[in-house]
Amino acid sequence: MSILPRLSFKNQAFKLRESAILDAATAVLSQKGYDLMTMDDVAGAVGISKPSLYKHFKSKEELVGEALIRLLDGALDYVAALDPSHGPMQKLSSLLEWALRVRLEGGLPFLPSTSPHVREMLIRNVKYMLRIMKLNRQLEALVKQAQQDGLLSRDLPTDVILYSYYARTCDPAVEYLQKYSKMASDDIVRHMLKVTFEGFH
Amino acid sequence: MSILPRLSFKNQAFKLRESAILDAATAVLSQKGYDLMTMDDVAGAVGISKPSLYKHFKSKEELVGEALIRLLDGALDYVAALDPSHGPMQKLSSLLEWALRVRLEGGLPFLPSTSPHVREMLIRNVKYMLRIMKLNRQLEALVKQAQQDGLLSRDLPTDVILYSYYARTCDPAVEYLQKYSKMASDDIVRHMLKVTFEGFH
DNA sequence: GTCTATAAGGAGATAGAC
DNA sequence: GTCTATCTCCTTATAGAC
Repeated sequence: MSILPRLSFKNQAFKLRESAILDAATAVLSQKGYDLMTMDDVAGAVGISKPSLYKHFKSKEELVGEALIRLLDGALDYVAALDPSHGPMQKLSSLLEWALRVRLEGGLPFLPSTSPHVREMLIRNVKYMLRIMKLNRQLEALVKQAQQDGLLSRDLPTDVILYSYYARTCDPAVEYLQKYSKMASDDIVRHMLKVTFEGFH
Repeated sequence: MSILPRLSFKNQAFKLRESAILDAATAVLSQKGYDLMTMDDVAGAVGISKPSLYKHFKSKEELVGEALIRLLDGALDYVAALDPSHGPMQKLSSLLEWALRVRLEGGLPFLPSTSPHVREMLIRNVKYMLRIMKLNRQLEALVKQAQQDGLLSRDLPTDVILYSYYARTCDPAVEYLQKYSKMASDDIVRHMLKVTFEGFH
């Protein structure tokens, strides 16, 4: 497409490195969380120096924001690719399963942090907020539809179900089952889905 | 009791100040989390200087450990005071309600952090671990009994129920409902209990 | 025991050579 | 664009006067 293939090449290499940086940031972030993740960690994991890192992302906040945006894009893509013939419950269950598997494979949880600093930082991030709001609209619609169909409790406010649904994507029980019970990923996912929708009964 | 009332007085004042420090640490901790809480924050909240703070607690880790130990002692006292005529389900529900109310009133959640640093610090803390293990034994017994009685699902491993129960005590949905839905504390507690035991259906 | 002042070290961000 | 070396600020923790 471009008249300048050399530039295109450079651009491709640049994008590749950027992607590698985001992979590294994602891995470090999922292990240590925002506050304990250092830019040295990320640079070291990619195998570049810190100033090179800053050529790609002008601050720690921007780097983390981009990593989370990529995660949300994955979720939005997943939702868009869901079988339209499925009902709202199947879709909600399917997305939660996807989010849990992403985490179990070393990725990030949605709602990555309850830390006020991180939350405030993300609220200031327009690109991030656009995606969050888009995802939220779609999920809210699914929950409301499921409630109308009588598949989800109509006694519970939609907000309660929606926020609790988000909370399940970052439920610490997942890590505990993985770490202390040595449970296989498939079993963790299965049990978490059951607990989410059916509770303990 | 003491032959030296003056010493006893001093001791009482010392204990009082210690308690005030723990109150302040609890408040800051619940707002900012461990990593972002500074000793200056705590000293400022109590109205003393940082070196005075260090006369009471020799490190940040010890201070936070003691705050969490006090929380666990509260939980253990609560469990010990539960009506013995109640069944395991009532006891589990009652304790979860207590934990949620503590949080809603500005206290700390159990499982205060999934941060590896904090977790490791607490695992090294013998006093803390003794209480955690005691509480865990009692809760595990309640869950197992409820499962035997057919009140909790026997399809779910005990671990899944137990870890998910812990997770509900620090469920971020609570903060979201408080912050964004402006929901009253009583309603939050009621809905969270329902979601925990009955799921979304 | 309480304070003022400060040491020691970590981490985000950058200057400037190549 | 990449690196080495450095700046600057913040935070834990303490020395030493009162």
